[in-house]
Amino acid sequence: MKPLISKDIIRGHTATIVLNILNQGDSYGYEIAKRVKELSHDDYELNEATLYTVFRRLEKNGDIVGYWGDETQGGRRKYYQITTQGKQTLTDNIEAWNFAKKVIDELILGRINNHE
Amino acid sequence: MKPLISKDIIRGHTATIVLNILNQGDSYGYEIAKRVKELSHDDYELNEATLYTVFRRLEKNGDIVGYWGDETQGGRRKYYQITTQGKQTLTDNIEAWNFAKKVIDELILGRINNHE
DNA sequence: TAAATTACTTTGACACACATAGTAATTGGT
DNA sequence: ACCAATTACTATGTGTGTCAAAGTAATTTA
Repeated sequence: MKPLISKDIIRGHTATIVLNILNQGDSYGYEIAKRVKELSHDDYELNEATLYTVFRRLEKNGDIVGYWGDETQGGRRKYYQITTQGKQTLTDNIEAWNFAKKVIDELILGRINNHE
Repeated sequence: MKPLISKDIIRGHTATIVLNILNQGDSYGYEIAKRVKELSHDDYELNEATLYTVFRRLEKNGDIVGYWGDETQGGRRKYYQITTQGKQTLTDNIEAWNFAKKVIDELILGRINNHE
């Protein structure tokens, strides 16, 4: 059986996931949620409440800016755009992730005798 | 500058780290803390309170068992031993980690994909 | 004999993800 | 035309793992 991604393991990555998607173009909540499901090949689904919490946190922090879509046709959609600062945050977070992967590997994958 | 490992990113891995070290032989808090520092090449230090919290959680869960060392000579030391169940938990957690790495990579190292 | 180190414990705070519930418009099937 | 499902966003409250801070106490070192 395929292991699940626990909330403790995903913690700290949701903002980066959202920033990465917005880095490829403006988008809104529902679309991002679907994109996450798709990108992960159905292995992960971003919880709605989490997603909107992330929006608020990122916007407050200046990493994204939100704007309402044209409401005259179709339902309301709140779009988000990544800022210059958000792009930097994304870069930093990716670097932190690659670093953390290396360290965690050293710590939980026993002793593999490789010195770089 | 070297990125740090945030508490949000390490979350969910400390138990696995401890289990992995105990899987190589019984040990106690202070020694494990030093081993973590050493294994990570000083890139990560397990907080004391976290470590002892992890002990309690793992013991309650049957993954480890504790016993007091010989106190007649030297200071008190509480040793922990990994159980058969703990070894299974370790295996499961490692599998979950390798799986999560793959999924998170897909989500945050998103190559520029064309959408259909 | 004072300082540093070893070694374990307790308490309380915080941040993030999440469950749950709610509002409201649009789309699809019959 | 109607009802269900889907789309889309918001608000509130909860749980848990990590951590800071402080405490206790023995041992080692200078």
